[in-house]
Amino acid sequence: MPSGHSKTTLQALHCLVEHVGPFREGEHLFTAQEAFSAIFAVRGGTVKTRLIDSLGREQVLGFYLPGEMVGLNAIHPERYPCDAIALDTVFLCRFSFPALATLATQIPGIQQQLFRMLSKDIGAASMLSGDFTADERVAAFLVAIADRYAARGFSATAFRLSMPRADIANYLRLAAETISRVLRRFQDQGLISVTGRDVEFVEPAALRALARNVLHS
Amino acid sequence: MPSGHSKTTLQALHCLVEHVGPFREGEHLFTAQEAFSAIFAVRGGTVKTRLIDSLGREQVLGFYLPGEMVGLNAIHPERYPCDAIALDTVFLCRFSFPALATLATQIPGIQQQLFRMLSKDIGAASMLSGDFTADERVAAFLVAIADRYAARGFSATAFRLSMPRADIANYLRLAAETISRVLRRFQDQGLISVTGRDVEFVEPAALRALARNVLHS
DNA sequence: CGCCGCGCTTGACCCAGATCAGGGCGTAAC
DNA sequence: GTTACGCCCTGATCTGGGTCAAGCGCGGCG
Repeated sequence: MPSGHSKTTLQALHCLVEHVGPFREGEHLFTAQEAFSAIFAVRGGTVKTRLIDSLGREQVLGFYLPGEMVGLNAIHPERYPCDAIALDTVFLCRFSFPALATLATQIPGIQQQLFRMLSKDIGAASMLSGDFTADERVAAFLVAIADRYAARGFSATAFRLSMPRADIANYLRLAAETISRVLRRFQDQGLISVTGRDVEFVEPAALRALARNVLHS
Repeated sequence: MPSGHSKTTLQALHCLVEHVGPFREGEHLFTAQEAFSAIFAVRGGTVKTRLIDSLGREQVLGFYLPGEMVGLNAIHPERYPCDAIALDTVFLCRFSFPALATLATQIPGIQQQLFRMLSKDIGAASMLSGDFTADERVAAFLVAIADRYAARGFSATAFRLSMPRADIANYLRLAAETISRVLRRFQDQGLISVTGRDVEFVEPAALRALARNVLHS
């Protein structure tokens, strides 16, 4: 969690946090329908959340990078509404939710932080709900990933995607072939440079312009 | 708010609530970018929330029926991220959010209720993010509306849509013409009966089967 | 009453992106 | 080394739903 809290606050948090991991690629952190008990902060690696629908098709719901929280959407139904799966080697902090909620009643700063995180996720979920072109979606995806890495102190213009094309496609509700073609075209147009999963921004402003409408401008 | 709270809780809530309205069709309850100050419960009428993107196109984000809360997604950015507009004559309860948050630190039940409402909205927002066919979307929309009316004690099989086709279309990311055609086909197939804005379910089970995947099964 | 205007419907055509089919390449197993 | 299997790329074809262009019905108003 970011931003300044008092010493006592941090101590209280330290008591109810638990380091878990490592999880290996493909392992489940939690599974849909499981009883809700805790939320998790990613310390290292990347997590994807997904749902298997009644016909057995996968629906990727989101990706979580180091520093981000997983499991907030389980508060309401009191069960995890999705699977969470490690995309590479993952380390987590586990926060028991009952304990955290109790703490929140005592420390307004914690409550506020929880409210903010929840409210933020509502916005994130609605990002993909618009009717956008494939170009807009892919651009927005790249820009969002870059910004999230940048917020954690990594390069804002070069990074490695930790998920296969198929997962990106599924997340953006496009076909994997379309991801390939769009990335190819972006490269041909001199917007980015792609080598396998490594991406570098060449014309960040142009990418952002494409992404503007999606990122709930 | 539903469910049993103690008498003192209800009294405390009563102090910070304020009845507002009526708003006439087309009037704004709040506007995007406005500073966040309160959340609202719909007492009567229907509210739509929407966004105008940088090119001036409207994006409908949601509809709110009597008994539902509007404005929760403003907590994080501390500004309303959308416009809220009355679709007919609307009456509201206004809850000052700072006061409510303070109350939540004192009464765990309130905090929990807020957490639940926020978490629920995350789920609702992700409903439309899947790649679904027009039929699935329209069926899910009808079923969801019916269920929400039913939860408030109205008929679960017959209701009047309070929004024009264009708003439904925009919300479902379809063209208005497609809404027309799908409703027509559902009627021809004997699933529903439509007269203008009045809808009646003839084969509820079949509709639900169509909607199953969308309603985050 | 008749005119207007808006919301809804219907039909004809078009296009972005899905699907299908095939091929290349890097890594791991043997 | 060879094989095998993922993952990624590329081209050809198909299609669901968008777009365009008319009609239609109904309520409001002069």
